[in-house]
Amino acid sequence: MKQVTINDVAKAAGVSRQTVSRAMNDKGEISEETKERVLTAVRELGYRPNRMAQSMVTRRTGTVGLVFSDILNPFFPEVARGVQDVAREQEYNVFLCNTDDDPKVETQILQSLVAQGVDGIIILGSCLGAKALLEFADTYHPIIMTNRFVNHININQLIVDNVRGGALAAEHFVQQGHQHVGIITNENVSYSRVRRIQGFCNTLLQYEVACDDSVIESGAPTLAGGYAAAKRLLTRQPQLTALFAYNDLMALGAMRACRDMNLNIPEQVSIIGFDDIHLTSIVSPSLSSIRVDKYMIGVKAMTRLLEMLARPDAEFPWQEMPVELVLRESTRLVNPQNDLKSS
Amino acid sequence: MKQVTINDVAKAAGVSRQTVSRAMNDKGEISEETKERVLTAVRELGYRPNRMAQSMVTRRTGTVGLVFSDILNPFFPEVARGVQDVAREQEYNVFLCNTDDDPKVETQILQSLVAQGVDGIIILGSCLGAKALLEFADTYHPIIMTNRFVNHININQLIVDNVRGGALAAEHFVQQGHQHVGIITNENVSYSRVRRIQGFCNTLLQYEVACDDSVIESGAPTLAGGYAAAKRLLTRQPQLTALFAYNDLMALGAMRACRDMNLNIPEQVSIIGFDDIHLTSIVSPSLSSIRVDKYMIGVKAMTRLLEMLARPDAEFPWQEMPVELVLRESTRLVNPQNDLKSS
DNA sequence: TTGTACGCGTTATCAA
DNA sequence: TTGATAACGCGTACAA
Repeated sequence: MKQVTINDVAKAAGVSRQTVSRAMNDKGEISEETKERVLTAVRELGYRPNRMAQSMVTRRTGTVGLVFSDILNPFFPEVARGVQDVAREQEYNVFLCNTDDDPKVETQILQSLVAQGVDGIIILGSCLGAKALLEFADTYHPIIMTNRFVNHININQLIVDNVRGGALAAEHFVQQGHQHVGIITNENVSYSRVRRIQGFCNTLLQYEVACDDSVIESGAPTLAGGYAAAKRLLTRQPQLTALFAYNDLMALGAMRACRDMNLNIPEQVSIIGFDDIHLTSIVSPSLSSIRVDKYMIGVKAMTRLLEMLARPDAEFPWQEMPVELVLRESTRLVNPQNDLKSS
Repeated sequence: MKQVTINDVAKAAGVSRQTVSRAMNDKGEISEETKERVLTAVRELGYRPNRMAQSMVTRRTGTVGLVFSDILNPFFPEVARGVQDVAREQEYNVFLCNTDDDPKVETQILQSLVAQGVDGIIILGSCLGAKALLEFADTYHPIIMTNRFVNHININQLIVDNVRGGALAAEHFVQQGHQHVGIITNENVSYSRVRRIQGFCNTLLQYEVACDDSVIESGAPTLAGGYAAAKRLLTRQPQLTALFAYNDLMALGAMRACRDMNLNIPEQVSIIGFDDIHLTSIVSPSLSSIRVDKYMIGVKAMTRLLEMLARPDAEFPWQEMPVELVLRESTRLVNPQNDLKSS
């Protein structure tokens, strides 16, 4: 039950602690012979250095914090998986924290992580204001943020190409001849909410399709939120034939709303989501969506965090994640309406 | 950017370090007067105790490890949410770790968590052998394990009523008049795999419905695994009219396999899954499943872990999680075949 | 190449 | 009520 310490190894190998430390950390000059003898003792005793003690002197804990709104949204586990896989390779452990999109909770979590001594923090879509984030960044380094542009030397950004995502969805709807298009979006006015709508609406307007507040409905970024928002929107604007959702969960909620309202997908209403979580291809009809490589977001975020840790004074450029439209059954591939109109 | 230490505070307040410690931790006798003086200095200097140094001597880190096979299986995020919510309340932070059902990885993760100094570990469905687990428990306390019965003073169990879950599924199939029933299960012969099949088969046999290895097919406990296993099984045993899956992901995979094989659900094949993850009610046809309160598993696990931490010498009984059959569209609610037979 | 001695920031022990 | 001193386990100058 007692922990094996470096002293036990030293005694067992008949050397001093220092020699053990050298053998383990592979630095400093040490003879192959003694090194091997030490490592054998290490294995036999099952010795693992005590991280707390190491942290004490190295000022590194080998831990990072991963902060996001809700682990129940499948988007985040996919990103988390990327973060964790990179972390494990470098023997880092990851704290996962839910903010529930509550600024107070997020603030508390960040404080808790700092107190915990994490070496770095990754925030996926913060819900804090720019001022709060800048203040935080003044006291902490390094920070990775996705889908948020906060200009600070201690923060490195990883931005999904939200504008293009919105544009791709709009272009498809236009090509399919939709004239009445609606948006189901996040009630929290986040960076990505703004960009996605911006890309979507601007493109629609280019093609002279209307896009104003009257065809936008907001809700929680969840199944239930999407369901309720879609129901409100489709009741208010029954002429809509296409919906662009803030994320896939909201899109799936919207699909259920359509079913409950006896609206066929895609015959009567086409739907495009965002994120392309696994669910999209499982449901029936399957959901068209804007794909982002979520695992890669995690990989890139954690990799960059490690780089920042390795070179604390270096400056790193922000990175962009490309998007791609994946068409499935929730959108029409051909459009008879369009044919009729053009004839 | 330099850290304020307890010594700075001591100097500023004109007292010893020990007095500062007493003032902060609210224990030991200390005069109101000096306490206030110290706390003022603390505020002025912005002093925050260094958790690593605290951990060094208190042997508590305020962290726990949560270990499971794969965060991409929605079952685990739901449990994790319960763990995290309880943890946050008590100012604990949680490490989440994926083992990918690989014993080597799990071993490495456990070692890593121990080295990290976590105060306790929760393992959801370990893939390690009993011997390895007992050995580990000899060196670590406290451990919570779900769906695994390893008798050790340092381990507390939380067991899902797998046998009853299997029995419920079998009873339903029998009531619906199914005579040819198959099983899609986990290729890893886990505790829950054995129990679920046991409950299922024993019940079938009671009603004189066949249940042997010929109607069991294994695969990875994932969508793809379920898909492949179902395809193999239904090809080999085309007479089957009902499938019981190890978990919902496998069941969903099986549903897709049926679709690809032009088998209607539930008319030609009924399917029951296990876990009742959110997905079950989103897909179409929706999936009948054995429900477990996943969030509550997390809550109970973390709560018990805290109890064990508070009373290290106390013995705690194992706990059982009830299950319940939730019928949806993937199973027939009435069975014409049965009516015909009984007439 | 190896060992000695000290410091990291905190709490615990005991004496004052 | 307070303060000096000793841990906690490890890394690292510096000396041998």
